[in-house]
Amino acid sequence: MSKKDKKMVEEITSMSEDFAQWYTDIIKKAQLVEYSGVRGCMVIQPYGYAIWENIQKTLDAKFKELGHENVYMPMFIPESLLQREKDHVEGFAPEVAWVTHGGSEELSERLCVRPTSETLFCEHYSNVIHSYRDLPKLYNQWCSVVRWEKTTRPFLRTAEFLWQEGHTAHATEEEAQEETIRMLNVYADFCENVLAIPVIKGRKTDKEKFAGANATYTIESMMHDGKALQSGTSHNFGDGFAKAFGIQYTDVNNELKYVHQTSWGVSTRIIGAIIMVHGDDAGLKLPPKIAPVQVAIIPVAQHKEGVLDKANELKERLSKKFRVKLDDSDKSPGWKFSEYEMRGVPLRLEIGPKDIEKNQAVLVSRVTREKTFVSLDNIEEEVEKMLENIHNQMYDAALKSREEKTSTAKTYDEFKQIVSEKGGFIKAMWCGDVKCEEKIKEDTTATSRCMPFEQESVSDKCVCCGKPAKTLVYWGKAY
RNA sequence: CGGGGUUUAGCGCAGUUUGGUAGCGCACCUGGUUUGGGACCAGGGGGCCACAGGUUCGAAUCCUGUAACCCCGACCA
Repeated sequence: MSKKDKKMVEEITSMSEDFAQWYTDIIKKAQLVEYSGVRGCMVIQPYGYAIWENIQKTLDAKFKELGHENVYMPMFIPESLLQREKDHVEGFAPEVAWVTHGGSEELSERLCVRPTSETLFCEHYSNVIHSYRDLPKLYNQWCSVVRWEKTTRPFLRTAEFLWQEGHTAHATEEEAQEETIRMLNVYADFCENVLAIPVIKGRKTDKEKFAGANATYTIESMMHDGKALQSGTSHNFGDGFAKAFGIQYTDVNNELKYVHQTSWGVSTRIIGAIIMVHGDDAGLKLPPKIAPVQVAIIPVAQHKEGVLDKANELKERLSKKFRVKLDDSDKSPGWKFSEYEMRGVPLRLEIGPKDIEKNQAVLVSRVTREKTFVSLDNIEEEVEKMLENIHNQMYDAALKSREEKTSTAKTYDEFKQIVSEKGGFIKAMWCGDVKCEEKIKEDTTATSRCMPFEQESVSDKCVCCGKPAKTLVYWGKAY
């Protein structure tokens, strides 16, 4: 085993040995999350929360650029309000937490802790929308929601989680559909260009769509273990909620009309995707654009005169453009190398006496682990170039990995064999009957992930029942 | 919610069979020597043995119950 391949952090279980344990090890070792005494709820530690803050910052700016405004809704929903839309309540009732008492007094009507805020936004919209001049309403909320999940895992499924939920109301069906797709594209673009995670864009089947929606769109990504993760969703509600909540406006011709609504969300679950798409046996690998620390400066022989001064000077310079951390603790340099690698810092900068003599520094990429000697004169440009490179290399590697994990099945036997032996995405045709989805799920535990926008024909028969089929579906086991 | 497992110092574990003063490694603190891929020596601190009951002269250990977490399913972002 060469030095380069040596496993640096013995405490992390290797991915091939036990993927679930690898995931848990990384989360704990990198100090993203600590378990809490509250069932199913996690403490998000500074390093993990900083990732979320960077995600927030980027998305929030994009939302605002497109005209959305942030609001805050109550965290409680009266039972009667939750009941208004039939499909919606059926979808969420099994997993809501109820507040039944205020102090020692029993409430006359119990309140649920919001599992999502459609009903609150709808009630509000019915109060504030009167005229076509009030439209569109483009609201977004950053908050936490609660879903009483049976089993939980940090980031992927917790009883309480952080997210953003956009809720918009439009005059026409066309406008609502446009918004739905626009926001799906915002998410896809964010995943690919910021998180370096390639995604499949598509539409959910009726079985998998959001409770109360006309249509649900999704971006699906592929994890290292061959399981898919829904990384963002955008829903077109049509006028279903508007009718249930009486959200009407007067149009130019003085006629009463129902609004058409959308909603869309991304949650802290996406951090799970970052971990499982990019991570390796040495630990986390963070996409440069959201890494809390982009450059870790490690002084070498820092007791020697001038080293720490130089390191501080570099920190000052680089901090003007990048998120930089200088580690001048008295741990050994080797320890620091492994530590920042494990925590996924994209770029390490080593500076020691030999470098100072030559007016240079050593830059080491988390992705390639190659050392590059660069002159201190133009180090900003070098760092920028390397961070950009790292982003691209991470994206390419993720795309390659997804392609390797994507198969095509024409027959049911083939399909079943792929699910049990290889996993990953399976492209296969579907007749459109929910019974086939149910049968596939029962036989294989794989579900339909989405009907991709980029359709192709891999066969003319449904992979399950053999009847004529025109729709290509991505299938797979999912988180 | 079903099936399996775990719970002893911050982390990883031993000790439980056969009850008798709670241990090891790492981490942490002090001092010194080190420093280009997880350094070394010496000294030191830290535990209601998950929680609640019981049995016993005496419980980490035996008996009841409860909780949290992990894994595999079912349900979901």
